[in-house]
Amino acid sequence: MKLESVDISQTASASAIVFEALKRAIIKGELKDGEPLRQDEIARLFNTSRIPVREAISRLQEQGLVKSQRYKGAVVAGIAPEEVSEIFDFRALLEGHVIEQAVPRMSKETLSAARSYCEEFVASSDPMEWGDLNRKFHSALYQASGLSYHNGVVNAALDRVDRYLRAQLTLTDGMERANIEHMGILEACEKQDAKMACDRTRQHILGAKNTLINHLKSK
Amino acid sequence: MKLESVDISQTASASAIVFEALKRAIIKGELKDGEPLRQDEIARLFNTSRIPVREAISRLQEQGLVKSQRYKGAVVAGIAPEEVSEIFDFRALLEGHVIEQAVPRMSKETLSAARSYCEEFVASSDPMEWGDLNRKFHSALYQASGLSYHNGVVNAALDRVDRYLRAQLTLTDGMERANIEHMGILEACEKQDAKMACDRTRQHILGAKNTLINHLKSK
DNA sequence: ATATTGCAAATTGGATCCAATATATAATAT
DNA sequence: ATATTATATATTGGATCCAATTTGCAATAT
Repeated sequence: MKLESVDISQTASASAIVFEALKRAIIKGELKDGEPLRQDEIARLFNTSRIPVREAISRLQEQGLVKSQRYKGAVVAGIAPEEVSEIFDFRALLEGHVIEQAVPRMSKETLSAARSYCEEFVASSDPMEWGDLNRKFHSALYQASGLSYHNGVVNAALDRVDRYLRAQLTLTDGMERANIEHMGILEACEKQDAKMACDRTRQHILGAKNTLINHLKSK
Repeated sequence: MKLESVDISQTASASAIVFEALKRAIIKGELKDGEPLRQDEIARLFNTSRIPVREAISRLQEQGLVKSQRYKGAVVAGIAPEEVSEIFDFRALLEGHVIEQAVPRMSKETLSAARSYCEEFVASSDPMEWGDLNRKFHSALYQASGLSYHNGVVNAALDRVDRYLRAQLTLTDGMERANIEHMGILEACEKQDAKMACDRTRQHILGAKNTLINHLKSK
């Protein structure tokens, strides 16, 4: 008799665990810009040696999320306002293109999933959750494009600015405006109007960029 | 008396050296798709221990240039024809945008530098050099945009397909066509016609994609 | 002959140790 | 008191060692 081959939970390597945890902490903004990442301290936190920690830091550096100097260690990478601005422009270009490709490939399930993220988004009162749901909403739509490389790059760009985006959502009318614009994008998708979805996505991103830049300048 | 603080040749870390060397070897195609990267072997080659090698491999993995499996090691990441196709589409979108932004910011020096790369390109008979000069030509023009994040992403995408691009250049009329199209792009830049530079760049990339895909399918 | 089992070698992941460098602190000179 | 030097501590980079896992190969059974 032959048994079905079961994937016994391939427990991830320590370095992968540390990497994911640090990445999440940086993206969410729990680790502040410029905050040093002490290998020893992190190793103790995860009950490992410094080796997996160093591999994790190497990978984070490659993603641009931390900056290291030889013998001085790694710190959470800050980001200049001009770079924030450039990354939002980049996102506008790319995400517009991706959603345009995605629209003709969206299933009913995709659209209803996006809609429910949208509803959770307005229902939620936890600012930390807004960022996640915002991202899930967009990501659900983008996935339909089938463009895995494009989506990978989109996610990498988002990782770099996610914490600022979250901050932007908490500004006065950030949530409200985001929700209106999400509905507009969703509507375009449901109408199968790819060009409109593209334009609205770009406006959504460029609008967020402007309020964010103004906010950064004002202090 | 106070001496000027001199930056004594900050010799790079071993892991950085190994990383750069492996990256170059993969990009140039010296390491073939699927070829395993043995930590021990590489460590001996560079007279180091396996630790820096592992950090280098971690970083390469993050860039998508190698794929690792726990306890099985890392291999040079192959790439499916569909992914090649997607990356060329991605490049067309992005590089078109970048050169469009770059055109109004191009100095005389930029243009003459690009022109000389172009001339070296036609003069060279070494297929390996073609790839380098091709890349230097485009890069020189893109740099003028000042869009460092965009350019970083462009380079990462190029790194993934560089070896296939080189192969494409060596095809029958690859060189000849590339040169004609380069001249066309350069002409558009010199005429300060940003839209034309954008369109020609996109056609250049999509044309290369088509010949490459046909070539991949034919065998 | 083919498939299965049981080692032995090879290879990777991680821990511990040492060397190189940076940072903080105390001692000294002006 | 301030600035400079010397010293101690902390931290990172890398080497070596051990454990976990895979892979290759021989022995065995059918």
